[in-house]
Amino acid sequence: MTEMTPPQTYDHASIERHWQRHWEERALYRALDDSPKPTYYTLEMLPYPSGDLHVGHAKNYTLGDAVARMMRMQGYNVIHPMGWDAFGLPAENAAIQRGIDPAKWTRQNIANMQRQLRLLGTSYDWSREIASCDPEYYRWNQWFFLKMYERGLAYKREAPVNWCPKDQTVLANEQAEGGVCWRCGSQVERRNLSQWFLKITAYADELLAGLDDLPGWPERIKTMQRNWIGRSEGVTFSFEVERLEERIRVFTTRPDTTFGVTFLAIAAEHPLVARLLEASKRRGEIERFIEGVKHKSELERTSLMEKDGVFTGIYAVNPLSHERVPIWVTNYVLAEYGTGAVMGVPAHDERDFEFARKHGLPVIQVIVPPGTTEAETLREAYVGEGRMIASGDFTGMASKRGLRAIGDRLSQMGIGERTVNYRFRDWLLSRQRYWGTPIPIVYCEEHGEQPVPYDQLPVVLPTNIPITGEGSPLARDEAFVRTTCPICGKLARRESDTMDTFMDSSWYYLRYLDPHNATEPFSAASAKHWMPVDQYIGGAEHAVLHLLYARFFYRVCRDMGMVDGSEPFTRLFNQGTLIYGGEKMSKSRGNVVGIDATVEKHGVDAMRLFLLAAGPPEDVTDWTDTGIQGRVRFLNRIWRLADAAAPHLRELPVDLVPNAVTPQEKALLRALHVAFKNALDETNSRRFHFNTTVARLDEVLNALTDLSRTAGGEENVVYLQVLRGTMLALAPFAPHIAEELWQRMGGRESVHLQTFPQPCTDVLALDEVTVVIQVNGKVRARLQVAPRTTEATVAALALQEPTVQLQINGKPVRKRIYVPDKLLNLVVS
RNA sequence: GCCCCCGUACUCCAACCGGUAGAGAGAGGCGACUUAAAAUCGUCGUAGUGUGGGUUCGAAUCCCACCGGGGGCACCA
Repeated sequence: MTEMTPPQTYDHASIERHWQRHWEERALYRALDDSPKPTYYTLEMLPYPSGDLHVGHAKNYTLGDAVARMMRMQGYNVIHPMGWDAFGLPAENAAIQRGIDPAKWTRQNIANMQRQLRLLGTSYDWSREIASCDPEYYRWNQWFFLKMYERGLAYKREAPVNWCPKDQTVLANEQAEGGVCWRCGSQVERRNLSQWFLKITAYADELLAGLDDLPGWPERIKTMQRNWIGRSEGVTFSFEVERLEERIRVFTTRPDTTFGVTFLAIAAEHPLVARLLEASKRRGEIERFIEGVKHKSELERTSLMEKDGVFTGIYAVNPLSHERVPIWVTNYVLAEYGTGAVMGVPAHDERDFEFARKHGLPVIQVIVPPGTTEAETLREAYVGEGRMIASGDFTGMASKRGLRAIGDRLSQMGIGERTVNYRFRDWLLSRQRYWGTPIPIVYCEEHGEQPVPYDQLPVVLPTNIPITGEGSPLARDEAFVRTTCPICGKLARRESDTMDTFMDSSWYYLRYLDPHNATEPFSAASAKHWMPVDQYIGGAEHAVLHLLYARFFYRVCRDMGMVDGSEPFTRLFNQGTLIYGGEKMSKSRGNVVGIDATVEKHGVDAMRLFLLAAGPPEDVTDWTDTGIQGRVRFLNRIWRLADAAAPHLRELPVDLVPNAVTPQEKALLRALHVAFKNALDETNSRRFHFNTTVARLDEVLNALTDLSRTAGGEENVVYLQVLRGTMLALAPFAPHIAEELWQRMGGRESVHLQTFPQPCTDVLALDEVTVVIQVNGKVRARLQVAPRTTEATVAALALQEPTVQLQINGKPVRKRIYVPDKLLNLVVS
């Protein structure tokens, strides 16, 4: 694409460089721990240092920076920190593929991204910067892990996972799509491995209920968390297995359908399967089925596969109806949820219906829809409420009541109880990866699993060890693994798994508050002073990952007495992505517009303004090459006017209040105050639609341009003071040019240390308003009247209008609707 | 399949509580300046708000249905 770039009226490159250095030297954006001002904590999500920023990233940081600057200019002691989510797979992959040391690769990327963030003119307090791969950071991951271990919140157990036999490592579900390892293409297995977990489910109810206390969060994020937690209430009870001294426990949310059970379905991994196999005559068939099921990943098993199963030849007994029901091993019952076994009620459950139809199992209807009495042949499962039939003592009861009554009966019989189940599982923390936080546990032959004593932290991740991509580099590193038992001092082995990197991002916002603390992760006093985060800004992709983990972690901190309150993030703002050429901007799509080239060409102020002006920040916005030129043009125009007027402004007292006299002067002054009001409203409502603020600034500039051409333009006090005020309004959004011009106008302190002006109601007030006159809802005339003119006066004036008279045509006015300063509607028959 | 959000001018978007559909930008047309072009300055806006119904004095805005786009959930018993 050929493009014409408007020549620069001002030297953006040297101005931007100059002020960035100046602000840095003056520590202008340092958050003070002992300031009497009210605090405001605004934060963008911890970025992964992937190497190069593009303008899509800049959209996020520009918004966050505008918020920080607006709040600072409103008198808040703003903390606006930045750091690095520096552990993780890409660094390790760089090592495997290109032989680069992960630490070096990461440090280089951090250096470059930090440079780029500075280039954006962001107002971070860099003295609080953290990097999670720094031992002084991750030692506190280990510290938290040990604290959780003490509290029983960190535990090791065997769990089924995706395992790649070639790479010798666990894979997350999304890295094993289609049952194939994303790196080597091997078929992954489901394997039971001993893994470390954090007991997030201990907080399940609280994490769910707490969402109701977050009015500042987008509804869709809360919905996603609710879905993910997946709380469900029901009853767990037992079926006796015939001929065996065994019971099968099932969980159901619909105990009212218990009389409709025609089979029991158990997961292939159910602990009782082994026992059933022994007793079964169909052993070979069952084993073959289970083998087939086990090779499928969870993804395939949950969404893609047809329901299937095999009859064990063994029966159980329905404790209420005493009917014999066949026990089937199936592929659709999840071992990890509830009890790993369900009662099959084809008549009232869609999945059971499908299964029963395929395998010719009977369908017994025990609930009829309201208004009907007879069972009929069901074409599909009836899952609604209704009246109970064929249900022993419960027949005739409303199913809703029956649900409680049967629950009560089962518990009276001593075979069941009400239970709550959650869809989400404990957080699997272990990773068989090198580039992460070592889990601080050692294994002693005599004393088993032992936590590393606190005074031996951090367990340092060794550097300069071979990383081949096969197996765990740490497990192979004898110097790391060989250690001594904290109890007996004999030879012991270290845990060689590292922690999921979501551990790092679960509490980083607390470390910013006290980043150099060498004795604890952060002081209680610093948390009390700054927390919670007032405004959190980031994409929606972390809805159920980071945002859920962090809420869990914060509650653990609360229970350890380290923080007050339960929620770390009061308000959450999800910004939308940036697209270019119809697609999301990303390296893999090859449609990246880089920061460096854009800033060099157009200047960062123009880029910031464009990103804000392009549309509401929560929407997807389009990057256009012509759009940014419009912002360059805008800044050039401002520059020309302000630079020419600067000598006059230096003579003009800053606090001189302009006194408008001509309508043109009033309009200009009003335009400026409308812009002030808009910027404040958009900030303080947390709507952040600064696209409208930029439009208001455009209007100010247009009005300035008008006046600059009239006689004595540059001597005009209103004109001059509006120019000065424009710099204040521009400062949060285009900080460099605003500072430069502010200084040229004689500003002594930084423009960013000024108070954002309050709009003046007198200036905002209009001398005249337009009242629309409607007849039967159609606009027939417009009247210019003084504000707050009474209905009677407006009506009298309206009736004198010829067009109005024509429409009324002598008919009586049945109804008059008057909206002061806006509209008068005359209704005639 | 279920749930949520969004459809406004050639394009991106404004209109926040139901009250004049247009603030702003981009692109484009015309004009001025220029030997010419760029830049600059001036100037130009009929789209009735995806479609069809409804409520109302009045609907982009509220309700219903449908169409299109985006997102979430989808064997969790």
